[in-house]
Amino acid sequence: MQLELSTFDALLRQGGKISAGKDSVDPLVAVKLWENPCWLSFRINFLALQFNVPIYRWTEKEFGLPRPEFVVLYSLGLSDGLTASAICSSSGFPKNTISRAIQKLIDKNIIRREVDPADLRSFVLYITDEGKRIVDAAMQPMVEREKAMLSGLTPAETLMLSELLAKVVVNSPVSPPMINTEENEE
Amino acid sequence: MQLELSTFDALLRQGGKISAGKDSVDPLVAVKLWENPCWLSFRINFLALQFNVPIYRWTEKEFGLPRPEFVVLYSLGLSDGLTASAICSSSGFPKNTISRAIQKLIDKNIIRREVDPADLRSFVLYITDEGKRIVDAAMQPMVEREKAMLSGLTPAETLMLSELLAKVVVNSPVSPPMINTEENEE
DNA sequence: GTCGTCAAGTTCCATACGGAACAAAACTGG
DNA sequence: CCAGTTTTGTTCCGTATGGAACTTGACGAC
Repeated sequence: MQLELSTFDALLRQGGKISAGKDSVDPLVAVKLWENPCWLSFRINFLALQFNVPIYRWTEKEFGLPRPEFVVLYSLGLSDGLTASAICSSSGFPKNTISRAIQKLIDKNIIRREVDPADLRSFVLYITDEGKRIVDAAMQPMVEREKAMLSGLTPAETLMLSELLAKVVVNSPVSPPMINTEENEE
Repeated sequence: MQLELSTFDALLRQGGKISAGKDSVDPLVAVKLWENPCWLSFRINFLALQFNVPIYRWTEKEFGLPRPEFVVLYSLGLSDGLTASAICSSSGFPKNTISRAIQKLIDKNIIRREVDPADLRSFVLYITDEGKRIVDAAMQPMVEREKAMLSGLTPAETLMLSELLAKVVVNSPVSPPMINTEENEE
């Protein structure tokens, strides 16, 4: 591995190592945390799974809504009157997956759609009362799951984390600037 | 939505709002960032996709390795001589998915496996020279993708983020403490 | 106008995914 | 030692997934 490892990169990877009692951490998790050039992606992915797996298993069992359907519903709960494509671009799901989810939700009477008079191709989606009920019921457990995950941080640290993550989201080059090492084929 | 919104919770959600020029942010992304009770999961999931989608599309095209296979390979690159179950628990993939990935990698001669003489059920996995070559080739683009995502942060902020995320990973209740609201059924 | 391009959604289809059942080996404890 | 339980990994199988092709409407140019 002929990567040049600056001392700062090494420092970055080690972030948080000292404060953690080395016990109680799965050994491979420890390696992926602290001896991993891609420290960011591991941490992010690990936490994403930590949240998603229990939550979407629960929404499925509790409301019969698998992940894509719940994502659509949740989006409308935050901002009613969206289009399918808006949900796609903010959630990262491909449009056919979102399209199917929308149809299922309509069948279940959880959302409803109207043609956009300004653009006959697209539909505007609205949450129904039933949909609102579900979002409300789901919100509390989800928030509590987040709180549990953050239970190791002080309020000040939590705030700092919130700010830093938001900054990365806003600043992160949208529309994947794709890795172009060799794109001259086909 | 009868959630009690303490001023601190509200503050948390707003994290990073001021510093971002409101322009250049997709409107629904802005809502999900700053008017979202589940601010953590959105940010984490968004960033995970931001990393994963381009990277795994690339590993697939460049090396013919889809995500689960690459995860196995990468894990062995960090720490040779693992078992399948260790990879499962650190990556979050179910064991059948990992099992399949391992078999494909063996067929491709990218990893190799030996029975553990101490436990005849399990196999110890080793990366081959070909596997090392692939990991080395993949590392640089991955690291650069991370750097690009972090380009909006100062070095001090990056270090802070690294520390905070590690702390959450270490502290986050492992083995999903599942949401038990109503578990008395069946 | 109308032709070519682009954007929104849908449909098709091969494949990957993950839950559940399974086989085999290892602990556990009387 | 032998039932019972746990752990490791594999197999089965229905379903979800996402790439690609397609349809329909909007937009732009000339």
